[in-house]
Parts: sequence; structure tokens; C-alpha cells
Amino acid sequence: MSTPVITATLHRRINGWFESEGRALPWREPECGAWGVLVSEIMLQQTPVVRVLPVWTAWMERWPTPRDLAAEPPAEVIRAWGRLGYPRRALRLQAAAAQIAGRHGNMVPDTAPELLALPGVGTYTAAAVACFAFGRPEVVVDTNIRRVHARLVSGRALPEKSLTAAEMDLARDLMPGEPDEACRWNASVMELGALICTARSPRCGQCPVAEVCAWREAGMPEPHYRPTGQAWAGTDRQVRGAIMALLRDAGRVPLGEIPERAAAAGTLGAHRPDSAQFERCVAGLLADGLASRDDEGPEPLLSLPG
DNA sequence: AATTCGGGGTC
DNA sequence: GACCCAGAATT
Repeated sequence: MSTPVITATLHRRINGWFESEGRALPWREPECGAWGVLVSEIMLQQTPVVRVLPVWTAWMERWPTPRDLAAEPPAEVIRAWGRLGYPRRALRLQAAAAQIAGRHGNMVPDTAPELLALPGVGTYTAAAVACFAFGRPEVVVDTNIRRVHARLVSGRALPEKSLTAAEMDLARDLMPGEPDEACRWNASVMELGALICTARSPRCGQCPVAEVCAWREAGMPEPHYRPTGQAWAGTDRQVRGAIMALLRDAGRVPLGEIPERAAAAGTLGAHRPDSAQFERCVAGLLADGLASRDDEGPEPLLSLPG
């Protein structure tokens, strides 16, 4: 597949590039701790670094250990999550914190299988925390690493639509043998994908491995498929987001006023959901624990939980 | 394997 | 206006 001589060159060049060009992100600092790394990885699931930074900083100051977060009412956690998106992640992070406080003595577990058992922690996040927080040479494969491997090694513009076993095998083959170097390699390749080997306009002129890139060697062929973008306008996700924005802002809203107030807030754009969609979305938020319903007053209220 | 689940910056 | 972002859980 790949000879040791070639991979050693990649290790040296990409890790060297990372040392001088990698960003000084707070969760990369040695004193950050595993809790900070875990929080960052959950927040970074489908959310760009620049948007996570301020929220992560405030979060860590407010809840320095898992136990602190676990003791908080969900409403506060949801509010602190702000507009990072996918607010179920906030509840899963709190549930993970409760497990860590209860079963692990308030210490983030240091192996991938234990991490994988936490809510909101999947294959990637478990490997990333084990690697970046504890120095374990796990196979870390995120969207950046997949794209770098597709281009650098496979000569294609984009990776497959879904993560394949072959990609995991390739990532394993490419990793340095020495654990510390392997962990740095994972961070380096990820950073290369984030800063240089980007999805749209790759900066090949600044790439430390452009001369050995299979994609460039092949003449930078176009993607063999057209990425189907996620629909947004009119979807339940947009309507749920609009309702959550109201709840974060006001704490609680009369159920009957949700349509007009969401429209007035502008979070729905030009979309005007029908009553069936509103009801479906409210039911979904209740089921997810992101909202609670209060029928004790003169009119039913929807509020943040806890 | 395919869907669902936010939100905003960027081209 | 389409595309993309340190994915996970569910079906």
C-alpha cells in the first residue's frame, strides 16, 4: 500500500508544518485537561472552530469539571450552548458529564472504549479524546483527514460519501508507529485539511506535501459525484431552531404565540410553517428534552426544561 | 446505508 | 443561493 520511506517523509513534512503553522487553540494547550478536550470535541461536531472558541471559553470558566456541568439545570446548559447548532449535543454533553461524575470519579475516562460509552461520543470523538487528551495512538478520522487522504494518497478530489473500512485501514497504515508522533500526526493532518487542503479552494502553494500529492499528480480531477447540500429553508430543522431561539431568548412562550413570534423574530426567513409542522416540531423538542410544556396556567406554555 | 438534527460564514 | 463545517443516533 504505502512504503515506510514514503510515509516517513509525510510524517516529517506534515508534522513539521504543523509545528510552525498550526493554530494555538486553547484545547491544544497542555494545561487544558481532558474535560476541556472533550467539551471542545463535542462542540466541534459539525460546527467550525471560530464559532466554538468563545462558547468553549465561557463554558470552561463556568463549568471547570464534569460535576459542575452535571449539577446545572438543563435550561442553563441550553442557553450557554447558544447558537452552536444541534442543541441536543448540549444535553448529551451534560449527560456525559453526569456519567463521568457518577461512574468515573469526575475524571474523563482515558480509553476509547470507555469514552465511546458516553452519550454524544461516537467513533471519532472517542478516538480524538483518547489521542489528544491522553496520548493514545488511536486512529482518528474526521472530515478533514478523510479529504486529505483522498487527495494526497488516493488521488481523488473528495472522499466517499460515507466513511468506509478502507479509509480506516488507510488511516491506520499512514500513522507513525511512535505514540506521541502518531497523536501529533492526527492533529497535523486534521489541521492541514482545515487550513490548506480545504474543500473548496485548496492552497496547494502553501502545502508541505504538494509535490507528492496523488491528486495533483493526476491533474486535480473533478469530484466523481456532486455533493447534495443539506436543505434548510422550510425544514423541521429550521422551525425547531426558530422555536429554540425563542426559548433561549424568552425562557418560555405561550404555545399559541409561537408562529407569530417566530415569524417576527426573522429566524424563519420567508417560510411560514403550517400548524402541523409547528406541532410536529414542538413534539420533537419535547421528546428530545429540549423543551417542556406547562399546562397549569391559563394558557399552555412552552419553556426551557429544568 | 440513509435520515435526522442547527446555524452561519463564504464563495 | 449553494456549499461546508474536528459527527452521532436512529432506523
